[in-house]
Amino acid sequence: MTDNTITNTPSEPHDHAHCMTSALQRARQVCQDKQVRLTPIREKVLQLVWQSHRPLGAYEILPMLSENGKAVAPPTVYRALDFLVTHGLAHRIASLNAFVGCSLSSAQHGSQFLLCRKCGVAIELEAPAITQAIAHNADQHRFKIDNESIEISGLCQCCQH
Amino acid sequence: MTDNTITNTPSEPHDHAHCMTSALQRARQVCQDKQVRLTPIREKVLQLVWQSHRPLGAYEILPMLSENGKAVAPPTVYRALDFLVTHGLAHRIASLNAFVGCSLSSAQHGSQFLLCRKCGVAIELEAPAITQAIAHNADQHRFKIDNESIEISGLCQCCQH
DNA sequence: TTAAACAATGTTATAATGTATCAAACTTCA
DNA sequence: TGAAGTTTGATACATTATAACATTGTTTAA
Repeated sequence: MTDNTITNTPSEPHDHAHCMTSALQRARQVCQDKQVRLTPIREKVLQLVWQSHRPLGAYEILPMLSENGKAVAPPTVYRALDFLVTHGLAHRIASLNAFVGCSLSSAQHGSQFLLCRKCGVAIELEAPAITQAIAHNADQHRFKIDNESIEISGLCQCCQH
Repeated sequence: MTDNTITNTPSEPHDHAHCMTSALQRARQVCQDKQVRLTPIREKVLQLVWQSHRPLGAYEILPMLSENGKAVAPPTVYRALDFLVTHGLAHRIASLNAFVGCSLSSAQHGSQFLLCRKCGVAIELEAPAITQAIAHNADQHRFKIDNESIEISGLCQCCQH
């Protein structure tokens, strides 16, 4: 694995193959720790959502899963995606009906994304200041947070010109 | 209009009929200012998404629109909803595939919601601190924000017991 | 080591959500 | 009026997601 081509104009150039393989290793570790199984299908789906910086729809992933021309049915993909999301290895981007690999190592965290409407890149944030501001507002309403989802659409640096 | 029954356990009791009628009046004003038409269908849909504090799916609204038993087709609802969202009179809650009336008077603003997973209530926030924290993070990535969408799911005050 | 229990996947069918397209009706304005 | 633009009606279809049950694979414990 030496291909470090940047296919989806991520906001900052980097060795994508490397960050993907390390994400896979992390995923294996997480699953081992949690005593859950990263089966071949689940690992393949994780690779696919990681390969692209752009969130992928379930029906985009579907044909990529069919080896030797044999088709795969929707529930197969959705089950794998559910697994990955449940265990914090991927995120669902509701505004796009799509999924993207989670790039953060911190165990449990909300979902904070900058989404470029031109190139499609999804930039995951890890911003305690945002989380805190939200927590503070929720407190004022005596609201108990389960899950936060922040989806900011706009233009990434590359696409502003 | 004297019915102030609270149907969907909003986080804080209030005269809902009153806040709805004032929202309708505001909507009429906004449309007048913008030189766009708040047609009967659009107004009816706005009423419906306002009537409930709970976001409504397009297909829930659909049958409510059919007067005298005559059915209404999906595009009719979606077009009305698009209109309302475009002009800041309603919001789409992507994580629920649903729509809710906008309760804020400030002209243009992002979408910030606390969503109770038990009773379904949607509490709209107007929190500059959140917006600022996001803007700051976006700046760091040289990302130009078009639109912010914050959907926090959890339990409202009423549903925590 | 085997069979019982559980977990994961295959398969088929269908539900739920959303849009394209073109025709008809309604509004506006010269 | 009548022509242009906007809104709605109507039909068909595309996209996204899940239910239900059969089959296969894995683990566990007798």
